[in-house]
Amino acid sequence: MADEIKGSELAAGNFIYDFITEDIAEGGKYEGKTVHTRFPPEPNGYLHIGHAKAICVDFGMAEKFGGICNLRMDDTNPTKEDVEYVDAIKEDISWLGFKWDDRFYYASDYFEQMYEYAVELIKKGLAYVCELTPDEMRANRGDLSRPAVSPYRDRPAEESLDLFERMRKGEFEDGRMTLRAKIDLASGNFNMRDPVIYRINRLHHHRTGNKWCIYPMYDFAHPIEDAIEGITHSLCTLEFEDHRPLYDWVINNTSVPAVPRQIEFARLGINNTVMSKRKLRQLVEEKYVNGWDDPRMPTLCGLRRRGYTPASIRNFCERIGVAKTNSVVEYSFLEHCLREDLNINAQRVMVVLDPVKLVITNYPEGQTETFEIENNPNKPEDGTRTITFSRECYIERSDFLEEKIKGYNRLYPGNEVRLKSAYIVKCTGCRKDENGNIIEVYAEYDPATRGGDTPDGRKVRGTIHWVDAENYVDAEVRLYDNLFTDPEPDTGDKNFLDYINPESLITLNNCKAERFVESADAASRYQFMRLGYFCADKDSTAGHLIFNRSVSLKDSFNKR
RNA sequence: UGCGGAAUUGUGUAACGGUAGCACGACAGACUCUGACUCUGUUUGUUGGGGUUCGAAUCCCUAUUCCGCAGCCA
Repeated sequence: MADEIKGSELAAGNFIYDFITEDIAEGGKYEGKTVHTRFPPEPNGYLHIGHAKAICVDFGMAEKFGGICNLRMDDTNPTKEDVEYVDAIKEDISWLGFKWDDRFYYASDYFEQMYEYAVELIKKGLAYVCELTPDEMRANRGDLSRPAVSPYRDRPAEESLDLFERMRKGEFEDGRMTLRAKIDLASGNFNMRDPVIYRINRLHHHRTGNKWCIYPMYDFAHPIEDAIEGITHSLCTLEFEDHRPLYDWVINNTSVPAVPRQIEFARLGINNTVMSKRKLRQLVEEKYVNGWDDPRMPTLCGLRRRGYTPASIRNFCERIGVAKTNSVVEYSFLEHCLREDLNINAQRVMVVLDPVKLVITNYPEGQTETFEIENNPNKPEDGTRTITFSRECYIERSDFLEEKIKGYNRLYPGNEVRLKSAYIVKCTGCRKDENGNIIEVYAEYDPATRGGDTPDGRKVRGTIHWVDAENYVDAEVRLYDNLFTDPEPDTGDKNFLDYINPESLITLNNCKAERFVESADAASRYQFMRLGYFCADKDSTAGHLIFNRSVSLKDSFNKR
């Protein structure tokens, strides 16, 4: 049933799907071509969940049409770029499960061709070398009602050709001059006011080294990159809508070998977090979090460490849809997608986070017995495991109350609960220390209820998890919450740092886990029964187990 | 003030002139050896105003609100 619903959602298109369908139907430019897209990150930072949406759109759209998608590093500005990011980006995309096969490219591989296309523009009288300084150019850009000005606009092509060649040779210092496309200084679209397409910048490039001292601008480079690779549909986010006329201008005024079509869609917003590279970097550098892969970060490496699965993220991206409306998706929807996956696939275990000892006073001292418990009720093929039970066990402090409150059906004097898979026990009281803290809870078990069954058919409302006090392993458990207390910490005049959630990480050091989790590896996903889904942290070792709570279980009793 | 976009329930997204649907959330109930899962049900929506039409979320006019753009960033 769930599959049917999902299937129909997947079959549903979106406006991009419709555009591509129309393009194919019309023939012409796209006649006989396979749909070919690309994902073009700039290698200057780590990918986040917003990129995951773009990746799913780029790779997913190609897939839907039986086409292909390239992975391309858009490395036209060496300022912030680094190989460190190239590897991280590839790892994240692979992790999500997308394959670019042998189609991995760098924009910098096309620098020579781009240079030639620039020369072509100059020869056609469509580009010129401009000697305005950055300050002058800003001053001459005009405004909403006044056009821009450049005194170099009518420079003869031969002169520009000569200067451009000398720019490349390194005869001029950084910023001394630029190559500009000659389009329309009066355009209402500032991108068309003779945009700079080459700048001089003596920077070491992570791939081309010091070979170049001039670098093409995005607006000039991107359409050429797309055309060279035979991209049919260049999908990008909304802020490039204003750039499309320039994209098309470059395609139409150079002899590039293809005519790709740029289509824009809304970027992903999620509440209670921030998504901009700058802000994420700030969180890391100013130590608000412990690195790019801190489990509270919306980065893909952070989500991965948190315990998110590729399937859950892809499903999320598929289900939020693609449109042109700026939107903010609720974080709880991402969590829903994770629970949906883990509910089916995670093994159930018992772990007590905040332990208090429960003593079964009528159970023989020194006696131990075993129970078979299924690893995952949703997956019988995952088998069973053996757990031990003895006179003392740990239970959750919150599972005992000295006096019943309304709706509470766990342990309180006189009440019966089921110790999951073991016995029905009846609470008889507790013992406190001199400060009034409860240090032991007492109960008597009903030997007739072995395995947790009630042969007499009586109903026991509460079932609680427990861990044998004679047979357990200690663990550290990290609980995570929203990084920000405000749903939209970075809108308007707000400073997102003012809304950091001081309780976004809670570390519990005294957790008692059944020994089954000792063997947890990075790929293991568990449901700690009644608590949530957890995974072993990358720093977890056999001697010091560390678990991250990926997401809690829904709780209709303790509504927060 | 110029240019380019967008407005459908709390959130996201469909409906392409013909019953406003789906998912998440919320609420209520059933079930339950996880207060989970699952199942059932309920609530809430076409930005405003005109017009065309037998019929408008959809077409036209108009108003309003929101988003993006004046880097030698991408």
